[in-house]
This record gives sequence, structure tokens and C-alpha cells, in this order.
Amino acid sequence: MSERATTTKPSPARTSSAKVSAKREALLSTAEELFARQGYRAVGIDTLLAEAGVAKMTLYKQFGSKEELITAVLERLAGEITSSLTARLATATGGSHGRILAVFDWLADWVRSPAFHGCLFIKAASEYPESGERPRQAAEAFKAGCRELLEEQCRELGIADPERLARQLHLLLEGALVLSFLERDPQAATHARDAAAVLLAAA
Amino acid sequence: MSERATTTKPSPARTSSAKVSAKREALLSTAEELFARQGYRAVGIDTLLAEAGVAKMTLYKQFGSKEELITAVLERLAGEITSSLTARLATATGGSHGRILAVFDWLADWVRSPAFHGCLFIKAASEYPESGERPRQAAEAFKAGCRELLEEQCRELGIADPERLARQLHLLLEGALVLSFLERDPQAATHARDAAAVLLAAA
DNA sequence: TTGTGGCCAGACAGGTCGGTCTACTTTGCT
DNA sequence: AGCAAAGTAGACCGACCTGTCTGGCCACAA
Repeated sequence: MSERATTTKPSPARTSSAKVSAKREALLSTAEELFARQGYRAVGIDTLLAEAGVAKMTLYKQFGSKEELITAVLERLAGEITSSLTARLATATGGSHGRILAVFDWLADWVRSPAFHGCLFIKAASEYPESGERPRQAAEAFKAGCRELLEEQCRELGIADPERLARQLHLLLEGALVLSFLERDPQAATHARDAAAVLLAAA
Repeated sequence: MSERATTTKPSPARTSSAKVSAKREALLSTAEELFARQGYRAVGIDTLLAEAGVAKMTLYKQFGSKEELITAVLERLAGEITSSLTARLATATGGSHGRILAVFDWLADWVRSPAFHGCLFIKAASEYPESGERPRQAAEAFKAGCRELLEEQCRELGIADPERLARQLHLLLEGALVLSFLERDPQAATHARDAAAVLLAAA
């Protein structure tokens, strides 16, 4: 009866330390979506805050600057992608090339998901092209990680020149990312997989 | 496409028309360089005008808006690339695959030139992601042209499935563009060429 | 010489940007 | 209960944004 009109009784955070992340998480996921759809410089801080339902001071307390927020988005995303991909690789079966082809299957799922609006790392490097800028550094680190992951898979296969094959596969992967976004071709990743199979067979 | 200010009306004299082109050209080439190095939204119109030594009114009389200027830069660049590439192809020798490998040789020259700071078309699509935006349309048109050019070369070779091979080669090309810029790997195009040779041999 | 029209510099307009600050309310731990 | 941390709204800042407009300069034709 005396319940106030405004008492939606927001779920009390049961875990103490999880509470810290609540607003931070809202910021990160909203930022990821808006930046992906519109670009980094095109999205103003105020738009982002309104969408996330967070106050400006919270953003600056948590991240310090817009560029740091972008960097945090990229680092979080890199972690998610890495764990999602390695989980997929762990279950990969098929011939000896199954592991590598599974990377391209995973890629096909990624670029076909409705949340995909181009690779955020490539966009970050485009909009923050100077070596010293943190978003570009995060992008470089992630892409280097991709190449290393591919190289490791090639090495496990006992390929003659694993570094070389890994770089070629990486080209296909990045090409698929770009063309999935630029032309709206959901099959780009499939074509990349086909090409990867050819390269693998020849190695 | 080019300025042809004659017959229809007794319009400006030749001298003033030549002057117009001069300022227009200064705008286009300065814009191309600044946008390539810093990104489209990162470069303000005043910076651009100061660098080009052109008055603001001239820009708006010639192009109407910043987005139209960007579009004009992209269209001019697309023309230059197309003619430079087809000129190279005309002189391509080597085996039956020479023409296609020449595309990747040309690419290697492009990405290694000091003026290369990433593909302006990919960046345009990133910063103007909506279908209705003119810079993105120009980028889509150019990339579609690239794919068609590759497909035509494959077709001339009598490849079984030219469209499919062309798409695979296109993936390598775009991948090389991205990785040349993101990692600063001048060898990306060379690796793409190697991979292209493998795909060609298998087709 | 005088007139004309293209181009100039730069002031201006109206908004938005990233970022700071204050003063207040909620929240969660002890 | 009490307190400190975290979060809130929103005013405010100076810089910068795209785009418009004014008034004058200068080349050239009659």
C-alpha cells in the first residue's frame, strides 16, 4: 500500500564486487554497439551516456577519457573473441585440417550475426591511426594475436613453413571481415574457408 | 565527369575555368592526403582549407558539402587506380597466370609507397556506414569494380568457376590492404601474391 | 578608365564536442 | 545506525564543427 510509485526495487546486487561492474558493463556494451554501428568519432559521449543510462561522471571516473573507454571496449572484445574461438577450437573434429577450418567456420558465424557491423579493430586503427594512440595499439595487439593463433595451429600440423601459411590464412581472414562488411556478402567467410582448404592441401 | 564548360552557354572564359580547376585540384589532393593520414571526421574543414590555400567559399561552391568533397576524392582516386592498374595489366607478361599475379605486384607497389596510409575506401565505409551515405556508396562501387576486374581476368583464363576464384583472390587483396596498414607489414602483398599463385595453380 | 564577375579572407551563426565541477541521492558494508 | 563510496543530474567550459554571408580585391574586356 505505501509502496512508492517509483519502487521497482532494482535487483540488489548479491555479489559485492559485481556491483562495481554494473554501470561499467552498461557503458562497455552500449559503447560497443554504438561504435560498431556508427563509428568512434561519430558517436558523442552524451549520446552514449543517454543510451546507457549512466551519468557522465561515472564514465570519467571509470575510464578517464573517451579514448580509454574505446580501448577498454576493444580489450574486452578481444578477450571475448579469444575465449569463444579457443572454445570452438577445443571441440573441433574432422581431418587434420579441422582445427584451422574451424576458425573459418567460427568466422562465418561471427560475420553473420546481426550484431556484426564490421571489425571494430580495423575501424579503430582507421580512426586512430597514430602509433601512440591507445585504440590503435589495442587493435594491433589483437591482430597480432590472431596471427599467432593461426601460426600455432599450423605448427601443430607440422606444416613445412608454418609462419608463411599462417600469414596467408590471416590475409583470408581479414579479407573476409572487410568484405562481409563492405559488400554485404554473408558468404565471404565461406569463400575464405574454401580458399583456406586449398592452401592447406597445398602445404 | 570532367569540366567541359563550353557549348551550352557562353559561360566563364577559359582562364577562369582553368583557375577553378586549379583550386579544385588543390582541394582534392590535399583532402586525399589529410584524410588518408588522419581519417575523415578527424580532419576539419578549416585545417583542410588552410593546407590547400583555398577559401571556404570555393570549397562550398565546388562541392557543396564535406561529404561531397569526400565522395569526389574517392571517385577521383578510383579512376586513378583503375587506369594505373589496367595500364600495368596491359604490359603484364609471364605465364598464363601473369595477368593476375601482376595485380598483386601492382598492389605491392601501392602499399609500399610512402603515401599509403590504408585503403581510403575501407576507411570511408567505416566512417560512413549507412547505405545512404555517398562516401560508402563510392566505396562499395569501387570494391565491386575490383571484384569484377578480377573475375574478368579469371574468365579470360578459362578457369572452371571464375566467380568463385575471383572472390577468393579478392579476399587476399583486401586482406593485404588491411594488414599492410594495421601491422606495418610491407610484405603482406607479397604473401598475398604467393597465396594467389597457389589458388591459381589449383584451379 | 571603368565595369564586371570570380575569388579571396575572415567574421559569423548555431551546434556539438570532450571534459570538469558542484551538490545531491543512493547503496552497501560494518 | 552510520558512514564512505559510488552514482546522479545538469550547469558550465573552451574549443571546434559545418556551413553562410559580407565586403573587398584583382584580372580583364570594352
